[in-house]
Amino acid sequence: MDFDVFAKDCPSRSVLEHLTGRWGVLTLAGLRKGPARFNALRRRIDGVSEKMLAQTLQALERDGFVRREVLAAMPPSVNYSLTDLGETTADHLLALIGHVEAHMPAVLEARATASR
Amino acid sequence: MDFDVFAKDCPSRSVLEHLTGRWGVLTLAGLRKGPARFNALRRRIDGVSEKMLAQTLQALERDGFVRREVLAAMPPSVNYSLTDLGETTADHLLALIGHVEAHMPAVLEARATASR
DNA sequence: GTCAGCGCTGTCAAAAAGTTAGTGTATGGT
DNA sequence: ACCATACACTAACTTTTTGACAGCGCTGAC
Repeated sequence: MDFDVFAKDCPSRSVLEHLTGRWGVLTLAGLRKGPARFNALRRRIDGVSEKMLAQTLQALERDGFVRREVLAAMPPSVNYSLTDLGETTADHLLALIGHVEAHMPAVLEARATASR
Repeated sequence: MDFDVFAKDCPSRSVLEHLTGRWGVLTLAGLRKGPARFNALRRRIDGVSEKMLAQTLQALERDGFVRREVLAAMPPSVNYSLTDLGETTADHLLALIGHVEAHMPAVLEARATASR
């Protein structure tokens, strides 16, 4: 079997979209810091709404990157963590994030000269 | 200076969004195969609309990842290529894409068991 | 008793993406 | 000569995605 994200109908395309969608990268990277409960994770990722975090987690869980564990207690408690696949994937994302953060000065300069 | 993509108002957040937005990854990765003209690039990235490709390229150009060269001829001709920063960034994205494509069988299996 | 916190799910409006049409020149085929 | 196509976009309009907010049933702190 042969997967190619450049092909519109390849299933790998939708997986890539879940990962690199608006909140996918930050969710995976946030979980790479360690397992967390829903609202704790939400506090790690500044600006995400409850709805979008729930939606993002569901997509990542379906694709096998995230594990969801419900502790049946009566202050409801749900724990999220990365699967093995999620961890290796998150490492790539963290490398990307590190690279971006490291080169921010160059980006800001490019933006400044672009406006002239 | 200290950049953090997890902070909502950090400029690195918007850069990350340009890179990992719906078409950012594929645009960078597509250009990593070599410079290309607008419509040639569009053919590499199956499914992108003209509007979104133009918009994506403009954002990536402003951030200093993509170089745009206009050859004043009368079938208009515009050439796009990666800057040095664009190349190193695209390498991270290609690594991610390779990782995803390599593990697609696992993802598809996760999706299959999720529906049960 | 009142309030905040838990992990979500709906609703509705705003923002983003996609679709379609048009620009002006200049080739290629018939 | 004529029509279609390619080129690199932009503008107008429609559809999809997002984000902001309310509510759920229950608990523990004050």
